[in-house]
Amino acid sequence: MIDPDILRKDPDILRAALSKRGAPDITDDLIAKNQHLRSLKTQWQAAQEERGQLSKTIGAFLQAGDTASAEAAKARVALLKETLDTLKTQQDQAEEDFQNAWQAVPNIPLPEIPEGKDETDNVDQHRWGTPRPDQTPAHELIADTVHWAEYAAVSAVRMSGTRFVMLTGMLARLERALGQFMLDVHTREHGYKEVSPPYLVHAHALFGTGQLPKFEEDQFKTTTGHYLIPTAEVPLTNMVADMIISQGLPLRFTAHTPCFRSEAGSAGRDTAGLIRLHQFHKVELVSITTPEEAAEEHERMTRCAEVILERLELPYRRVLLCTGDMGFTAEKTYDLEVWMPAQQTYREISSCSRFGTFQARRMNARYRREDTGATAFVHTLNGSGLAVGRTLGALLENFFQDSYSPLPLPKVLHPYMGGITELELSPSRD
RNA sequence: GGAUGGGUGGCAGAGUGGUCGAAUGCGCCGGUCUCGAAAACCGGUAUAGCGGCAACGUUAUCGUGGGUUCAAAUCCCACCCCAUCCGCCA
Repeated sequence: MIDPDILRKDPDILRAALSKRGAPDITDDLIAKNQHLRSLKTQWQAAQEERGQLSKTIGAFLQAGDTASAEAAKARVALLKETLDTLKTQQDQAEEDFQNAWQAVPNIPLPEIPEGKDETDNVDQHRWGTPRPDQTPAHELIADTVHWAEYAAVSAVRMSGTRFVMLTGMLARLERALGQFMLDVHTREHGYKEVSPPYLVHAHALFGTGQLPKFEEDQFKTTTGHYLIPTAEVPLTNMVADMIISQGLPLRFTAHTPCFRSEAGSAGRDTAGLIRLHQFHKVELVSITTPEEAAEEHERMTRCAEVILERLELPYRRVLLCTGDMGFTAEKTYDLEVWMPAQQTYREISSCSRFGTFQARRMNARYRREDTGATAFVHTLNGSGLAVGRTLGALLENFFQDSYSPLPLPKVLHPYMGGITELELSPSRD
């Protein structure tokens, strides 16, 4: 969430931000709710004060043995109590109203974010590699010709339902190789600390990163009340929740985890292949830094993800998301889109965002400034480096030769494949 | 799953009904001392509302919510979370 002070100091900034995002302008409503709350709070505190004073005199009267005065004061407090109860009820209601409204306010886009309605208004930053112009079979069809894949896919659906897949043999190994490769590059070359986090978290952790309460229906919840993490962003960022970091910023964390998403509302979209699943693997990057360093860290993090695509020889482009396509919690986002030859289009494979203090405020993550010694909210960032399943799909399509030739693998993966350099395709599917 | 203990300021940790926003220690900031540092000593060190240009003043906040009471960190109830032991288990 953003700083509520903005309502009193610069409501026009909020107004402009909502307008840029194409959201309804609820600024005046928020200001009214906030004023109402503060006014009630003041009244309640004044009544509290009065009661406190009276109570003290009662104690004094009783000690002095002046029972009559004590009783008189007691009667006055009894009267006050009704006022107090009413005010408290009103204040609680006002607090809830304001908080509910305030938590639903999206982050303020940075000034450089292009205004736009949807993904068609995103702005190309740069492209890398040469997209192959010929249309290949879709990656799920290529996968079918690799070792029992179809059999496995059918099994997965049978036991878990749609949007689940099972990889076997060389495909399973390739997925593992991709995850290991990404993790190794980020930990050895990019300075990220490897983390093996919990996959089940409490609600407040999801609140901290912004998935709750607004996106409850996108999450899987267990019978114990835990939530399955939709991304490692949740546990990695929450590592600094309720903390005051006194040194060592920036903190950089990476983890290779499964991610679970209910994909509510996406019925019928991307139903085939590895693009949109209830469960997928992802290597996540998270940085905790200062306001001064956040911009540079964002560029650095995005480069860390791009390096993976380049080493894997996968053509991609970087786009700057416009206000309409940017997530609720972000103030700036780059998407990396990989070339998918079967569809002859670029598809999202990584998303790298800055959040300013939006998440830090929600999870109370602070640091101590070296210059002033004061505490301030940290800035948080995260990015995918990369989505492993989608990378696997992109790799199959981009490296596909023809139905009768082995599919070569990018050189960097050879060591991770135990020296295997290509995948045998068996169109006959014995 | 069974049993017990516990959630207090940056941290540790006192505090079982009023004068407690809260002892003490540590950490941190400022100062004295010193050529400088350490030590020692002195002072400061949470968040929010309201008032004030400000210094500051004032009120509220001791896991969350409810209750008892003139008065709650302190008593009662519910919930959440944490820890330890036992059982079970990869």
